[in-house]
Amino acid sequence: MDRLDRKILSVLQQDARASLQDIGAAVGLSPSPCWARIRKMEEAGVIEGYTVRLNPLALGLADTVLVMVTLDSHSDNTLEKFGEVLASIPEVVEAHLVSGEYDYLLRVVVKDTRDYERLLRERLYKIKGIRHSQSSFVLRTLKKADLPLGV
Amino acid sequence: MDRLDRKILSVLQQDARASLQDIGAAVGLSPSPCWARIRKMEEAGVIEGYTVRLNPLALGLADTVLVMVTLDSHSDNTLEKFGEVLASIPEVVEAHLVSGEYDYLLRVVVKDTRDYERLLRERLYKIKGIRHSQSSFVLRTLKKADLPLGV
DNA sequence: CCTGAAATTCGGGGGGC
DNA sequence: GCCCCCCGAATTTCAGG
Repeated sequence: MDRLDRKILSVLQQDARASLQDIGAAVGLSPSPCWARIRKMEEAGVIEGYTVRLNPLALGLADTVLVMVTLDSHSDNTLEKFGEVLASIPEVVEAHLVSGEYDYLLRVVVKDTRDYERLLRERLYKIKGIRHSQSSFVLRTLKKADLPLGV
Repeated sequence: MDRLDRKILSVLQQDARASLQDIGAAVGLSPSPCWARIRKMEEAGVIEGYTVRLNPLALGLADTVLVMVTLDSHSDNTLEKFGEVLASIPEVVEAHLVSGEYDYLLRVVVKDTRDYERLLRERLYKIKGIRHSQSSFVLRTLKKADLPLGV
């Protein structure tokens, strides 16, 4: 992991479909060593995979909600059960155990507020062990950047 | 945007490097129409681009912090200025204007807690107009899923 | 709108420097 | 460890159904 590797990753973050020639030109190498470096980073687990950046709005997913959750009990059992339920809800795209005033932060993506109300009522409120939850709608996204690689 | 399109997107979300043959096999089409559909979705802005999934830990980025920010004034000027400053801080990878008890939620990625302390002291606390901020460290990520496409 | 084949470009892997 | 070249495979185009 030297400067060139980070530079390659930086290019791939912006466009994972860039050809090895383009990447080589951007970092100052020929395609072959670029390919070798990328492969090594894939094997090392630095690169976990390749994905597509989708526009949620264009897909009819207009609302993103951040849900802060506090649990009643912090037993291993409760935590595990909670994780399993979250895994089964496709609209929950992220779930983090966090420090601070509440226990979890979820990111939920839905079609509209009615959709969210239904999810809340039929899925989240049914989960045993939730002491409190607070929903916060994303009104506008000011920034959505790649990981800081320092290149 | 029919069911086949969503199925193609679902495959691409999991692996954007899948060949058109593989995609075709997964959705029940030959490579050509898959390519045509993908191209159309790129032009329609449904597909915004392709990127790489990186392992932050393997890159020495061990800590993710969620920062909840409340501003003093809600004038257009303050909001715009705040957005500009955030744009200039690489460690701030996401910034959302949100509804609820606070105004903004930032996602900050740093090397370690010392790095975060420095960022807080040298950059965030220097921003005029912040009334209050509260940091919440991500202790564990339970789920990180693709957008729900319903296929 | 899909199939199938043709041309072109690119990924993937050697040997020499 | 990088550059250059080769081969197989992929993308992309375009006929026809």
